[in-house]
Amino acid sequence: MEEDIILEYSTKSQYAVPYYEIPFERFFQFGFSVDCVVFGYHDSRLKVLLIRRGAKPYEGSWALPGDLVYPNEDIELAAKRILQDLTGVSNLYMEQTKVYGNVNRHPAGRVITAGYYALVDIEKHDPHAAGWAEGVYWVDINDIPRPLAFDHDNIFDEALAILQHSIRHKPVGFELLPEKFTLGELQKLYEALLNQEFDKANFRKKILAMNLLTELKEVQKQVKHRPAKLYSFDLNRYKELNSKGFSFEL
Amino acid sequence: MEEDIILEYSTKSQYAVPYYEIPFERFFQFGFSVDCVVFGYHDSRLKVLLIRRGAKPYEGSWALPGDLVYPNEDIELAAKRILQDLTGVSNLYMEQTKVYGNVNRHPAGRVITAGYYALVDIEKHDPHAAGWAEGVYWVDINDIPRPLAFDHDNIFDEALAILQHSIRHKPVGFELLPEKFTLGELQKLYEALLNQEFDKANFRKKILAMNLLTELKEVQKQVKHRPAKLYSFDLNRYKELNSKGFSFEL
DNA sequence: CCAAAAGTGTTCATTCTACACCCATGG
DNA sequence: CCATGGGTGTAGAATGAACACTTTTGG
Repeated sequence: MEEDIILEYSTKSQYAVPYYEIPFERFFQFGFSVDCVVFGYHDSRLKVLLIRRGAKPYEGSWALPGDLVYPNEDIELAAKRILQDLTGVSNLYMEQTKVYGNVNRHPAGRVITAGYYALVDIEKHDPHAAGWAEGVYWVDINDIPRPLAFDHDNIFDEALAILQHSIRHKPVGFELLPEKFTLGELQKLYEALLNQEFDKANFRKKILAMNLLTELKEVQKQVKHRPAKLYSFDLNRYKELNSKGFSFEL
Repeated sequence: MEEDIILEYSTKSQYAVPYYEIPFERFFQFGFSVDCVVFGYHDSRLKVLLIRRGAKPYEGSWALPGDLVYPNEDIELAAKRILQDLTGVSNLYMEQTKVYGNVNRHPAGRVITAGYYALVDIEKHDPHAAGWAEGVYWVDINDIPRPLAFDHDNIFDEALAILQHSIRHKPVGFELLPEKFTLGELQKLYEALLNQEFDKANFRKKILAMNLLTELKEVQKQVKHRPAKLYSFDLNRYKELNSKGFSFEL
């Protein structure tokens, strides 16, 4: 092992005490929560799940769904739990965004929160979850009732930015669509998420050239124009290509 | 505001109790820490700062520098404090990677940690920090003494992957170089970070075409070949271009 | 003179962009 | 027949890859 340069470790700051000499109770005072930005897509519109809070603090405010993590619960599982409770679906596409840890972000105490974003096919999930007092709503992302509770405006904005980046670099868009979709639907999804128009011919060529879509022997029914072919996303093929250095772009 | 679909919020899981009815103490039991993956670049090699632990747990093991966050300390500031203590430099380029929150990742209790990666110009920072018992070492990233303490192998691997992604999509490479650098040095940096060779002519054309570098009226001295022009990165220009939709690639 | 790295130009292939055009369906 | 969106081809521009060549320095 190379060790060209050796420094000494210092703790010059006001807090300069090695933690193992500090009483346990002084540090183990944090609460930890998870906040989920659940995106869905319907009718050429990107939506997000918001709840209306029925309890203090921020009672009556709009907020992202979230919950405190239990001391014996992995945070990944806490996020899955919240999503399952909200949507009834357990295997959503889900990814961490960032951690938010300002001292005063939560009035009840020191609560650090991890943001997650998740993608749902709105058609597919069961809207009949029940049990908690307050309702959950799909809200158009251009119509968020700001300000949201806590620092949720910020958490939402960053999640959206991360989604917009991911959608160009990873094949996550398909998570928002039904199993079977047309290229036109896919294009509209991209246009809605990125606020940008694409040339139909070029969009098709690009997406088909990646070889990630399976052309089904099926077409649209009962449309008053030429029926479009249906495609499905081939996740296994993506994994295979990806391991060989392929990377999804646009 | 659109509210097409209304769900009920439920908490079906084993934990199904709204948190505001639960005793404060049950939730506020977490410790929170920050672990830093500090990258430096020297002699065409990418290095990372590791410490050797002088206290339990994992006494004697190699680890990433990190520390518990104080209950009255913002996590961003905790990361800055650690970096300042380690390197003597306060305004390093720094970014969050992920949160690690498995129940058993820390033997002393439930500690959740936020990963940060930081970039340092090795030449510039003061290596005479002092105060703590143990040494800090620059270690070649191909020569990490695994396993590291805790889940630090994992934290490091993910930070490296994130750096390798960032370097292609954001102008962060310059943070690892001195203020003034040659295009050859820049190319070697990219080659070291990405394990990939670039064609000299094409690399130059691409990077210069972005218009982010200021050509200085200065050249290398005392080299036994044709002296190269020195350049500096123009951050303001980048911000300006970026706000107009430009995006750094490769 | 030589070695070593800086720095530039050209060619050819690939990909991107814009746009025109035809096709299948319901009404 | 029309309107609507599906589906394809092509020309020209822009970009990228490969490679050859010239330049400037120290020794």
